[in-house]
Amino acid sequence: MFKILVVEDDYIMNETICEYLKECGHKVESAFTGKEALEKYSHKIDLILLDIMLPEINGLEVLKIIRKECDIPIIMLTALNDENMQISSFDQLADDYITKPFSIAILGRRINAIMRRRGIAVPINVWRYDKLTVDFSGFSAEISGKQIDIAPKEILLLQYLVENKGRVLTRNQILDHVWGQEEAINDRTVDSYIARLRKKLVLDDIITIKGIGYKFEEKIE
Amino acid sequence: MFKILVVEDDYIMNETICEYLKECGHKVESAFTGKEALEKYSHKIDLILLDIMLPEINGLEVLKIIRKECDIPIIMLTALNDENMQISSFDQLADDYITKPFSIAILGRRINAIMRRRGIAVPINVWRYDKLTVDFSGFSAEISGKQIDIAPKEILLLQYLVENKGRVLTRNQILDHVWGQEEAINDRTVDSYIARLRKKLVLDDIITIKGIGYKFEEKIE
DNA sequence: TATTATTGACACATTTTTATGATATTCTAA
DNA sequence: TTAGAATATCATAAAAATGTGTCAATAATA
Repeated sequence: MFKILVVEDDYIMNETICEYLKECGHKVESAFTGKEALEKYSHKIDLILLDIMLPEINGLEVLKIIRKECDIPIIMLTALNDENMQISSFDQLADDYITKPFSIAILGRRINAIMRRRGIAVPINVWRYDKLTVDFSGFSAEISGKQIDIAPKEILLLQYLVENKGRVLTRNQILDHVWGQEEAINDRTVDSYIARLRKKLVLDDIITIKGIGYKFEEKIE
Repeated sequence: MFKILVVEDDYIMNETICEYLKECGHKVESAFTGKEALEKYSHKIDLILLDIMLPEINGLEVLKIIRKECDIPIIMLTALNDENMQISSFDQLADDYITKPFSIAILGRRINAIMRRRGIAVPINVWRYDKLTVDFSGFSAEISGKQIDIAPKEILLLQYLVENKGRVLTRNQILDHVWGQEEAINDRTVDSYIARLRKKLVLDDIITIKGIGYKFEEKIE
């Protein structure tokens, strides 16, 4: 269902959470330190469970760093003692926080609630994918560090697709979102832009669903 | 998904139910007394969960009053002790009743069941069934984790069947819904598509009702 | 102003889907 | 049990949808 990064230094705890999430049908990735979290974090991840007390870099720092890049859903895990920490300060950055010890079932519900609240479409500013890096807010893209030419409309289209990964978007949805409702644009124009994206980005991850529309689907693991 | 009015005087109970329903994607409205229920009830509500023991006007009265007006789906919540009450009397008026204490998950199933019985389709995005997983929003399907080829129309047809599981759909209903009213398509085309679904998905759960149409019926639990 | 980039549209090639009809099979009612 | 009707199945021609390269118009930029 979702791909979840579990950041928790206690081995048993980490294991337990991961097991449960797998049972729920999610894919999981473990990290035991803040540093590891930042390494393993990527836009393939849909949601992060982030402990506050971590070795090297603490959870609060990790939260701030990731938030600069994008708005991925993050749930903080706090021990009761941590409550002294300025919870209010990261409150605005995190989507939710759960106080340990917590019931494992609660976790599942909170995750679902948050993803739903987010409407599943996850806003992204900087997107890394294989050799590709796209800065949606800066309207720039590079492949293996080399800047490439890409037009604004192309970037907007890519962003819309990526933010709705896995979901098929009809040409009308795309036109409404990227071009705006008032414009009367030809359906087929979308096709042209899709072709340009595929060519420029060497992407075969934009899937065509004939008669319906297009979707972005992650192919690399 | 649906708009549900929760009528229950116990605050904690009311809250719990509402939270759960929200997580399921429904919109909820709370009422704590019979009077409040009648005030908040409107034709925008899709379904009512109605406790029997209520202050001011009891649930049974509320039920009767609402039934005079319309035939909205209503599920009664009864405590074990209430069973002495003439359940049979409101049996015909209510769609279902659930005895407290009940598992919160059961509630969701009952709701879906009733809405389905009433002919209201229950939207589904991702559908897991035995080894089969179908992503209706992504127009993709897999068996035991392996992606399989499936055409858009096939997915649409499957979705229609699954969202109306247990209910027989005529070929005309299917044509209207999947192909669209304006198209003049041969009846028999539906048969072909059904055959393909059965073959591709190794499904023997699509039942033929001779002379009428088809239905999807769950065989596994 | 000259030059370049972006944009939307179109035409033609290509691919996939899809509807259909012929035939085999199953069901049902008498 | 059997005739008659309804459905299952499959191959395939035809239709529909998309991929792709180019172009003229417009916008942006130097």
